[in-house]
Order: sequence, then C-alpha cells, then structure tokens
Amino acid sequence: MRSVRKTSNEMDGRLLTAQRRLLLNLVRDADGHIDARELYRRASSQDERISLATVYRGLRLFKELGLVEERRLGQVRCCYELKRSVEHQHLVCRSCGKVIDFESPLIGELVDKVQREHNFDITRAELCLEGYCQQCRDKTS
Amino acid sequence: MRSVRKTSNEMDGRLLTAQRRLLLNLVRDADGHIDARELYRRASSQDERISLATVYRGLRLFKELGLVEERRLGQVRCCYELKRSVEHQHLVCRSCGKVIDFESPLIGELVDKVQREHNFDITRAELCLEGYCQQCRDKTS
DNA sequence: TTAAGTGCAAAGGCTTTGCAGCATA
DNA sequence: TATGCTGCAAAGCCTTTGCACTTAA
Repeated sequence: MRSVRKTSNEMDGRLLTAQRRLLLNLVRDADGHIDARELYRRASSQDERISLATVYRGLRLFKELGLVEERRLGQVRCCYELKRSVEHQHLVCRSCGKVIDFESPLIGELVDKVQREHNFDITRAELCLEGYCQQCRDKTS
Repeated sequence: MRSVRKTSNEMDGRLLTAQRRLLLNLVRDADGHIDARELYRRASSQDERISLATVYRGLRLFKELGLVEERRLGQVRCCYELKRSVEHQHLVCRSCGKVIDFESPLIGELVDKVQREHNFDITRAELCLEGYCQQCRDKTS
C-alpha cells in the first residue's frame, strides 16, 4: 500500500492513503449524492482489492474531519458529498430520482427566526423538498 | 383476534384490528417522534403477544393510507407521527434529543419559489434543524 | 519499532418476508 | 368458505467490528 503526503492539515494527522484518496476523488467526482454501496462499486473498478469496510471507515473519517457531509435524500439511504463553503439544500424528483441543489436566503432567515423564538443554537439545517420534475410530469400526462 | 368496525373509510377497506388500533393509539399518544423499536416496546407492555413484524407491517400500512408520516430526525432512525393538517417541521437538540415542532410561513414561500424556479411540482417539504437548546447550553457552560 | 490502516469474515442492527394458523366478512 | 392479519423464525440489507497482516512514520 502506498500512502501520500498529506497536502495540508486537512487530514489532521491521519494518513491520506491511496484508498482514501481514491474515495475522496470519487466523492468529489460524483458531485454530491453518492451512497456507500455505489462508492464501493466505483472504487472497486479502480482498485479491486478495496473492501467495503474501508469505504465505511473512510466515510466516517471524512465526516469526522468535516471533509464530507452525510445527507438523507427523501426516505432513501444516506448520500455523501464533499463539504462546500456555501450551504445548500436538495430538491429530489420522486419519479426519476434526479437531485437538484439549490440555495435560498429564506433558509437563513428561517434559521434566525427559529433560533430566537426557541432559544436554540442551530448548527445545521437540512431541507429536502420532494416532488416531480417537468420532464416526468410531461411523460405521464 | 378481535377486530373493530372501521370508524369511517380511514382504513380504506383494511381491517382495524386490535393490534392496529393499539399501534395507532400509541403513535397518537407519543405525540410524534416515536420509532419502530420503541413503539414495539410500548405495544408489548399492553399486548405481550404482538410481534415486531406486526409493528412494521402496521406502520407501512398507515403510511400508505396517509394516516402516519415517517420522518427522519437528524441522522438517527425514522420516527413516526400521526399526520396532521398543518405542516410542521422539526428542531432537534443534539445534546438531549428533545424535539420541538414548529411551523413558519417562510417554508411555504420557499417552496413556491423553488417550484417556480426549477419547474417542479413539490409534494413534500422536510426540514430538520439541529442544534443545542438553552438548557443544554447552560449545563455545559 | 510502533501506531495506523487494510482486507476479510463475522457479527450487529433494523426491516422484510415466507409460512402456517387464526380471525373476520 | 375465502380473504386478510398475525406470530414466529428466517432471511435481507446496511453498517460496524475483531483480527491478523501490511504500511508508514
């Protein structure tokens, strides 16, 4: 196994091994919305010896380091995506499964308001809107 | 097994058996935010012969009939609650696990805006805010 | 040399399913 | 009687863990 010098302190003293680098790259390339199983499938095609345990351990580490975020889309399983600087939310088509990212200042307003009204210190806001996209509506009508 | 005449068409031709009535009552009494395991625990204390399979089958049926809603709070497991007429969202304390329901007109505004901008027909909005409540902040400071 | 990371297989949760028996219409 | 519902146990997922081996500092 070859490991790679960590680029900065982003790995916080942990090793950026070949497996972890591969996983991070795949999460990045997936542009959000990849789940553990699919990540394993893609990783296997580039490194057939990688194990599912390594995928799960990697994802947990990335979460802990704040590199990757875990989100739930609709009622399905967890998806992972690279953490970005701008907060965003998800819009999911219940028919074709397409996921659209969006952001809105209304979320911030809402968070502020709820914080004040309920005396909470809010650290995370996760909104998932579900419905049907234009194309899917066209198909069924 | 004793079953009960369905009160209206809310069971849509399905039987409102003693088990299902018990489960619905328990979900109602829990006032939202009960998970399958806890529901089974409480149901068992009133009917020790009830099985976990019946709980899961009941919950699935209630969901299909639109009597009960399944929600995810934070990154933990699914919770179930009676469907209410007014849409509401959840605020969860990461420390003590307390769940507060809230509603806000900003959600509706946001949904409208996203619908227009992305040409979606939005059928469901699920927002989960996480953070720390006043009491938990007081304790740790 | 020591600590960390990996693959493999086994074990853990949670949830669903097959089946035989029971209850209800 | 025919259909639907139940309990039980087994099986299915997804995820975590124990262990021996490998790698990197």
